[in-house]
Order: sequence, then C-alpha cells, then structure tokens
Amino acid sequence: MDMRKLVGQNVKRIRQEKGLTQEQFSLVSGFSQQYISGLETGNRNPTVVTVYELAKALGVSHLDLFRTPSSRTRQDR
Amino acid sequence: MDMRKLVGQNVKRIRQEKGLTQEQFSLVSGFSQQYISGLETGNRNPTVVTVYELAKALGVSHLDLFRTPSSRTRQDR
DNA sequence: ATGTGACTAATAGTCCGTT
DNA sequence: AAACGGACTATTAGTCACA
Repeated sequence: MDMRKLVGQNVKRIRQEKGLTQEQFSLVSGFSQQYISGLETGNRNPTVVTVYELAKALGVSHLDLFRTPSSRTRQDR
Repeated sequence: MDMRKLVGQNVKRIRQEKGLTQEQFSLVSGFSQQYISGLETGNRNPTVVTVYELAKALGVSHLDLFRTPSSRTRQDR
C-alpha cells in the first residue's frame, strides 16, 4: 500500500468534491499550491500533523484522508 | 487534537495488548527502541509511511492507529 | 489550473550511552 | 523495561521560478 498516493488521492477527491481548485485550497489551508500539487500526485510523505491540518481545512475527519476505497461506505461515494 | 499523542497512545495500547515490550516491537518493526519510546510519549511526528509500517508490524490496519477513543467501537475495547 | 526541479531550514529517525 | 540526551544523516516542510 502506497500511503503517499492514498492520502494524495483522498485529498484530491475531497477537494474536488468541495469544488475547490488547488489555488483556492491553498488559501484556506495555508499550504502553497505547489505543495498541495506534490501531495496529490503522491510525491510527498506528509507527517500526521500535516494530514490533520489538511483534513481540518477540508472540513473532514483526518480518518477520511486515510481510507482506502474499500474502507469507504457506499454513501461516501 | 494532538496527533502525536493520539498515534502514540494507540501504538502503546496495541503493543501492550500484544504483550510486546518496546524492545521486542523494535525487532519486529525495524524501528529503534528509542524511537518507539519517543513515539509513544507523543514527542514524535511520524510520516504517514512510518505509521503504515508501524501498523503492519502490529498486525492492525493503519486506520486503527488514527482512531480516537470515541471513534473506536465497544468491541475494540 | 496543475506539475516539476531546485533550494534552505526544520525535523524524522539512527546509534551511542545513561537513568 | 522504558525514557532521556547528544551527535549524526536522511528526509520532509515549505517556497520560488517556471513549464
């Protein structure tokens, strides 16, 4: 399991569900657009504190950023 | 929410449930006993990849290391 | 609107020893 | 058996210029 990609894909999916661009998410989260890009493409290995800040900015539980597709319930999708 | 302490307490609890000492867990996980000590006391901020490796060594899902007490079901406890 | 390469400062994680 | 500290190396945080 590639945790970098898992977290990155979850951030990307939830961000898009909220209708945010990387630049808009950059403003609300305080992270740079480039850093968010690196995260979403799975090129970053964030710490647990960083993931928590991302989840907070997205308005979801930190657990949501660690879920695999199979661990998400149908109503999540 | 202090993610360092949350992860640390979960590691400590599950390790103890398995009846492992920090030194034994050090051997199966490949992380040093000193590092595990720092983790469990909430003084470390591990990366998501590290948390995944810890979970694998403990034989649990990585999600189990991110759960708050209130997000754990009764049969977990 | 997103991704990449290069960069510095901070910190993740090591090994040594000690308590 | 668990925690603490110092010195050390590898990796991450976070940015900028640009594609």
